[in-house]
Amino acid sequence: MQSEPKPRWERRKDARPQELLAAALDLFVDRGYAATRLEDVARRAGVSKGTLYLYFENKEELFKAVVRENIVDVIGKAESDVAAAPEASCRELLRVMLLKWWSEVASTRAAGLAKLIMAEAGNFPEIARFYNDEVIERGNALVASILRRGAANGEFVALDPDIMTRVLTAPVIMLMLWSHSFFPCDTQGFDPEAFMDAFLGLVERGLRPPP
Amino acid sequence: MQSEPKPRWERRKDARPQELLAAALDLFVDRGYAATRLEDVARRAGVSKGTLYLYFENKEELFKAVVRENIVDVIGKAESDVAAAPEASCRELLRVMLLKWWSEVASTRAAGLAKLIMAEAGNFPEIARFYNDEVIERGNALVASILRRGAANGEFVALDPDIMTRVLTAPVIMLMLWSHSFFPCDTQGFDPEAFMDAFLGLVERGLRPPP
Amino acid sequence: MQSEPKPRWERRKDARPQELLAAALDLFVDRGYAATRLEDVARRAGVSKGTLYLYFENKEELFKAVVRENIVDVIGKAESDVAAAPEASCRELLRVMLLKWWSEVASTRAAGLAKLIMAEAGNFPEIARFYNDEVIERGNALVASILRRGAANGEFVALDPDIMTRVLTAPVIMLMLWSHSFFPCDTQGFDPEAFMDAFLGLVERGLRPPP
Amino acid sequence: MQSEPKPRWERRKDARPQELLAAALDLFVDRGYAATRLEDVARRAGVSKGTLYLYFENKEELFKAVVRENIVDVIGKAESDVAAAPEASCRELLRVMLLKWWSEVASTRAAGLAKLIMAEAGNFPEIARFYNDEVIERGNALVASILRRGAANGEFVALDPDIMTRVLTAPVIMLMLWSHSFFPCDTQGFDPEAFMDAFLGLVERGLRPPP
DNA sequence: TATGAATGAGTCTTCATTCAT
DNA sequence: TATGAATGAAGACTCATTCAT
Repeated sequence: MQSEPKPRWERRKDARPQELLAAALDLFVDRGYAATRLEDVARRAGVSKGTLYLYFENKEELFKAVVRENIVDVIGKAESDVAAAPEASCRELLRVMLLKWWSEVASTRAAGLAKLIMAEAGNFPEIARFYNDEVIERGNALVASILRRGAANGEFVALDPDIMTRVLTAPVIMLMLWSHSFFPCDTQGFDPEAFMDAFLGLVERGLRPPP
Repeated sequence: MQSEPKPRWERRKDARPQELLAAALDLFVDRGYAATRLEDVARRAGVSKGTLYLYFENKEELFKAVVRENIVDVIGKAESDVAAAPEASCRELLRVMLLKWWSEVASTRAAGLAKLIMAEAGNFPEIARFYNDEVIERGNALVASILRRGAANGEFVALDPDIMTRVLTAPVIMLMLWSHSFFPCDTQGFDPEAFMDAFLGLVERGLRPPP
Repeated sequence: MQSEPKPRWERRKDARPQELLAAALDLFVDRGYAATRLEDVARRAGVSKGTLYLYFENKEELFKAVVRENIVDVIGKAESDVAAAPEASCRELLRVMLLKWWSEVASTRAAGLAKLIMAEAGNFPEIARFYNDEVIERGNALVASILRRGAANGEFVALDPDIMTRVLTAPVIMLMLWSHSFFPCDTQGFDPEAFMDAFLGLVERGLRPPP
Repeated sequence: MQSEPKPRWERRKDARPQELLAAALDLFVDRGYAATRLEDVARRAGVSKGTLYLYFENKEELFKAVVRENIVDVIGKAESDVAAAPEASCRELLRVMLLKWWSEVASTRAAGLAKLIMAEAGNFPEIARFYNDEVIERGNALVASILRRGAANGEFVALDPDIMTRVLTAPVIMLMLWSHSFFPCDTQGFDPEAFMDAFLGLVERGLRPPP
């Protein structure tokens, strides 16, 4: 008469937030921030609308969590890596960091968030502020710190580190936009991997001081 | 003593469409398609919501008109120019066309439409179709036709014209995205004009057949 | 240099109201009161929306004018006829009146107004009031007066004239509805003329006192 | 001392559709299709505008549901009854069916839908199509099938069954119109029940073959 | 925790009416 | 007279968020 107690693995409560974040990333990237309906996010994660609100306060917090999960954490790890290796080669550090960014962000579904931010940040000031503070500023600061360290120890030519940061990051950002644009250029005759390779070569050569 | 009674509205038939298109361009570029409220467009043009509907059937048609006015017409002119000069230097034709695109589209407010399309075309299929047919296809066809003509008369090296079309247009499209992105890269340490100059030099040299 | 003065017959100002009333009748009957757009009425009459307002104060007055033109005037004529023939045969009077109603109202486009009133009078109280006062009350009063006169002079059996008025008018009203209903009954196997004939026969026999 | 806090809303999932359909029927019948505001329907059912959209996709679907609930289901039941009694007396079958139609549709609030359809079907083609397919065609087919069966087994005189279907249904339809018209004829001196009785007698005698 | 019913502010679109020309 | 540009109130529909269960 007694109903079977549900096996504990049937409902993976711990996995819920991850499932929701994954669903949210997909939809935010495909449709943009405003056009993504929370009900769709919930449905894609296999839960009800109300459940979503148990884990995330509102749409904005859900979006921030997606950004944290997919971008901010990568930056955090990179910050730790850089801080943990005060003696490492800056050239190598920079190369590894850009490659990591590529492999863990820019080449993944999360790259689509760049498109979203570019298009909609203006309409959602709090999101713009968050993204600027947590991604752009922190990312730029990290790159600039390596450039400064490299200039100080003679590994890099001495260029304005803030300007150079922009020069180094812009192509990768563009690559992120590219990979999610609806323009044919990203589907024909364009190989992001090759682009990335060429870019890394450029960085390597371009920052090396003359012998 | 009596103040002029301010007319509730003013008749400006001929100027209205242009004023509305200008207001719409501004708001579409700033906020995106979905987030632009027609009432705001009307107010910015100094008219009421209803007036807008006298000139444009609905939001979609307003947007199409904005694209026509600011982009399609430029392509149309370019098509005429090319057709009108069957004997012209293809190298010169290409240079002039890219410069015109830059000066009349990419360097203007209309550049922001690229961002909008990239972000929202997926949500508005009819707009995607329209933009693809009227801008992307026509623009690509025009560039490809010049490349073919130039290859035929020996002005250009013989490369796949469709691939080359993508290569030539992609940087300009990126420039359009760049100039309306919220990333600081477009406001600091980046000079679109210089970029454009460098790009034109590249095109000139890159397409010239070896002597 | 002087422009030709327009020939006076070119713009038939006097005909305008009639043209507008005809257009309005058509549209009111086809679409109903609320769904008829004044701009369509004006266009069908070949004038602009503003012009319509020169002749009719507003939509309601236009509708009233249509009813007056097509129904009230017929009733007015009938009232005069009855008043002008105080010695006439009531039987004949009644027959002629019903036939006139048939030929001048019920068999014409104006019959559609009955459908409109039935469906929409509840939404437009002023129109309901007007129609009731000008058509229903006056029409009923006229019929009842003949019945009373006929009962008084022995032409008709003595029945409650108000009840009999309903009995006599209801079938004709139904006929009006019928002829504008979308039900197939009016297009197949139903002949309004035959119905009318049968009905008149019934009236003739039904009201004749036993010998 | 403290008053019960009144809940902003009450959960009544199962009852909601019926409440909404009842409210919608009332308003559609009173005001017509176009003039009925969904917000009013919702308010009359004691819920908000948004709630209505949880149960019905849009105005058109709400209307179809009202028709299904109040008319189509009655026809469906009748179809089953006829199919379930292949040996039954057709005379009885017909009488019962017309009585049922009267008691379950024509004498109820739903009768007002006939008026609505007659007046507005022309403005809403999809609704016209639906009503024609689901009510008129099915209803006529059912009556005609009984007439055919009755003619085949000698219960009825052999008349064109499609024509006779119109003749039999028209009076009932008219009765439906009548009962919701604003004309005084339906409120004074007219007894629909008596009309129905008389009509059934007519049918009984009119279809009986001569002995 | 989980559900999903309920809410209501917000946006596009229509159209009767006004009025400068 | 005649025009048609301009207005603004009104209604269908969407969706982030709340909350009783």
